[in-house]
Amino acid sequence: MEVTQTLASARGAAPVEPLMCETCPTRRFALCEPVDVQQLSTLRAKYFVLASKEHLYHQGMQVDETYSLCEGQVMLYRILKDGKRQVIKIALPGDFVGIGAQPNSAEPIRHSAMCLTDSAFCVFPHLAKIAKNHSDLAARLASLYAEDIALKNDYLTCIARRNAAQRVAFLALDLYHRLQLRGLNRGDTILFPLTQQDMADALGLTGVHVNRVLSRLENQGLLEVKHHELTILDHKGLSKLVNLE
Amino acid sequence: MEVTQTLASARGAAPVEPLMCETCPTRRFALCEPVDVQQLSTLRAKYFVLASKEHLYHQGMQVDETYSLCEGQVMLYRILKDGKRQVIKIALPGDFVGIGAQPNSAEPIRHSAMCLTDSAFCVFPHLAKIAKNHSDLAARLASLYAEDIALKNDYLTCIARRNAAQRVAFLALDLYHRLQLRGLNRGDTILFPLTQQDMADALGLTGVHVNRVLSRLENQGLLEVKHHELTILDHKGLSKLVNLE
DNA sequence: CGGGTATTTGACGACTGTCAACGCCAGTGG
DNA sequence: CCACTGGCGTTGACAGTCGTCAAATACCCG
Repeated sequence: MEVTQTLASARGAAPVEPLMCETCPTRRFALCEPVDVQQLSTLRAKYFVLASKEHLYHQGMQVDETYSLCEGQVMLYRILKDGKRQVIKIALPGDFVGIGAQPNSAEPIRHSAMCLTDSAFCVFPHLAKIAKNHSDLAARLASLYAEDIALKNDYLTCIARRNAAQRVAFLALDLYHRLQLRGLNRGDTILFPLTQQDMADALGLTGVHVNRVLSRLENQGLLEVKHHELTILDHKGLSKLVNLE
Repeated sequence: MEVTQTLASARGAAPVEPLMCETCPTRRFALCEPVDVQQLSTLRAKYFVLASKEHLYHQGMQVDETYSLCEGQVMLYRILKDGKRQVIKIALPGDFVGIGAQPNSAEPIRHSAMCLTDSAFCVFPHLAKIAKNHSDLAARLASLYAEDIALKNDYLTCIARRNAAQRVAFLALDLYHRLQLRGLNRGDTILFPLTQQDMADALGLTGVHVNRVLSRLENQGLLEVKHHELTILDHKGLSKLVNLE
């Protein structure tokens, strides 16, 4: 999974090709599409690493910057008044984290961000400020937002209208495809650091029920979760099961 | 509900104050916050009206522009493979409609937009293009996206983790508050053109069950739906019932 | 006035939640 | 090296919310 492409070549590459991060050791995923690299370099302030289970920020904090996830997987979630937890998003390399807050406002952020694996981040000013001062990035940011909204619509639809097995299948396929786009799959296998309770909190189910459904999917030969890895055994079968749209 | 404020005064008004639309007969809600009005005028191409039940676009179409809803209420929804319907959003005056599609791509849009009432729209180029060429608008657009994402997170959480009564209460409160922000409430009453089936499809329930739950909420004196109008009878009671976050 | 749509109500069943107990495994410390 | 411990996964019994089906009523618009 070695990346040999240079920054210069990335600038003219196909739109899907990820842009690498100049200052990150891993040199990957600052933004996932070619933009003006010169400007990016000046915007990027720091680069840092967090260990698995560590939090990037907590619900209620005021977050005045945006983070680009360069490496790892990060879970965004809320704790509700009654103690329940809702996972808002599983962020993957290239995703922005911390975009919920309004710029220039004292509004606290309404979710927490916890690393599911050791993770690496770049720090940027708030996206609204970037957009304002770097108009050539604004278009790309709009696309990122649109993608995020589209993904959220998919999850909303899935949770509202699908049964437990379909939801679990959808989560598995979504994470697989999003990692595959980034070249982070190993054949049909991906890194899958979620616990069954994490899956449940992402899908509006209980841990117990996820367990039952997951076992059934495994017995049917559709997928396999083992040692924090997920293998898609039957792409067609899973897609047919989900049957979303 | 007459609007007397002028464009000039809007420019320096409080951030929450809606910006009026110069070319629309109703002169309202081009964007909901002061921005460069000169630029907006040049960007805005047309103004048009649709009747209740008419569609702005259908799922699968290629939509190459963005619409600002000036007047009325618009339901964004998807039809799934199995025929089920999922309401993605109830758009209110000031909301952008049609932002799901990627700019410059042949990707068809993945939802339909149907007017719940007679509605008026302004037409803009794709938001990504606006952002690129009008950097002072880009920041505002980023905020609009962030708001949309935050609202979607709320609905996601509500649908995933709340029971039927709480979901219905949440929908009622959300629409009330979003209309109140725009000054479109009449005391505790708002225009509410959704059918019970619409509510069900927005909340991941069935029409039958919405009916039962809604009746119970009415019997408890929490709210009232009558003649396409919704009245919040007990704000505190409803908020306590929802208990989100 | 008439026909289609929306609402209302009841009976029944299924999917999922709740509670509880147990097993498994990895990390920890003695 | 081994016992301990806490988290996670697994399994069973049971209950409740919500979906499904069906039918009757009310309502709206032409």
